[in-house]
Amino acid sequence: MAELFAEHRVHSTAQRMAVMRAVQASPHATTEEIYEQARADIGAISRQSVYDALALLVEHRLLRRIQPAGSPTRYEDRVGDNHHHMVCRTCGAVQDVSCVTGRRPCLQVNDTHGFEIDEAEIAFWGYCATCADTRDSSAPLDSTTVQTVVPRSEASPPQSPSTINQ
Amino acid sequence: MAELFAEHRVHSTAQRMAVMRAVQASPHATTEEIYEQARADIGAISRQSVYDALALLVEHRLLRRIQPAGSPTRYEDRVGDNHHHMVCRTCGAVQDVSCVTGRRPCLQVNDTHGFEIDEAEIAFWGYCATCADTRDSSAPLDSTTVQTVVPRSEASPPQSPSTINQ
DNA sequence: CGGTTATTTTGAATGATTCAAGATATTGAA
DNA sequence: TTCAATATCTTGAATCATTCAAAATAACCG
Repeated sequence: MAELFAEHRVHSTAQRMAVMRAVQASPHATTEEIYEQARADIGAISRQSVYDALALLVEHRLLRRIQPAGSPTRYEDRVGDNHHHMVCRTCGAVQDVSCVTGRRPCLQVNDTHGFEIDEAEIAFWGYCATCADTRDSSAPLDSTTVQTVVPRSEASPPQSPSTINQ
Repeated sequence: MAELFAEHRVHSTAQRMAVMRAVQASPHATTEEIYEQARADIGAISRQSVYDALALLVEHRLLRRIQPAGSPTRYEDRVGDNHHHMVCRTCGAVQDVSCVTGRRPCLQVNDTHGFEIDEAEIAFWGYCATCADTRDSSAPLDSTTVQTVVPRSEASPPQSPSTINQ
């Protein structure tokens, strides 16, 4: 792991390594979970050091930050590939989606209004297998539910599409 | 507006109407901004009533909730169409993206792992025109930056795609 | 009108995160 | 090595957005 840190120009300290190990051990872990795991690992570490280490590791591309709506920040060590996430509305579980089909076209924005876009973030919302089972299907959607509808007609053709990496 | 409320089975009260007007007047407003605007509108309203009203209006599909990572919750009254958002990393400005090209294919998930997906949320990240201008292009990416990479090869063909509405 | 339900207000509490300042540790000259 | 400069870590308080709980007010219905 020391080499990995060196490659990314990050000083390897006991705390940072413990944080890194914690994320590797449990992908999509929350800051709190990482804090607890790191503490169990090396005996003692402050919460602030965990926040500092996570911010640093994200900045240096060793970790990726995930911020699902209504859930505390999570982290994962899958940084080199392209994948998105499914989030369970009930239990908050996060599951990787290896990739979506039809790559590029879906991430061409027709009109950016001057925005310089560098990232497209996709989150899928629904219910994980476990929660779907125990769910009362007649229950109203909870208040965090936001619905996206199917457009009646195809979108107007692109004028000056800004293609971004997906 | 009373009719609109009635259609959606929501009792129209002075507070709820003020909240609704506030969101209509400034799309993507934060709870705090809505609170202030509603208060300026009808003289007095509690913060809790704003939270209650917003939750109710979202639940009854009169408003849509937007929760950009690292920003307080925002609301908009565009609920019937299909659009996504661009968020400025610097100032947090949110801009509508009318639609992305190549509709459906990009939201077919190859393997849902048992998830029942009902929504796909897309957020574009970057810098708005104003912030892009004043930005030091040599500055390191701030710590909230998460990068998505371009995959080397095409994704593997779908096995049992779960198509969701986009 | 009177009782029941719905809504709003008030104030405290919570959870996640950040700020600020001091204490340790690490590094690179001299 | 020894010291100073820098980097990192710890501690504890502060902040922000949000939620909880309970009392007060308003609306509705027989």
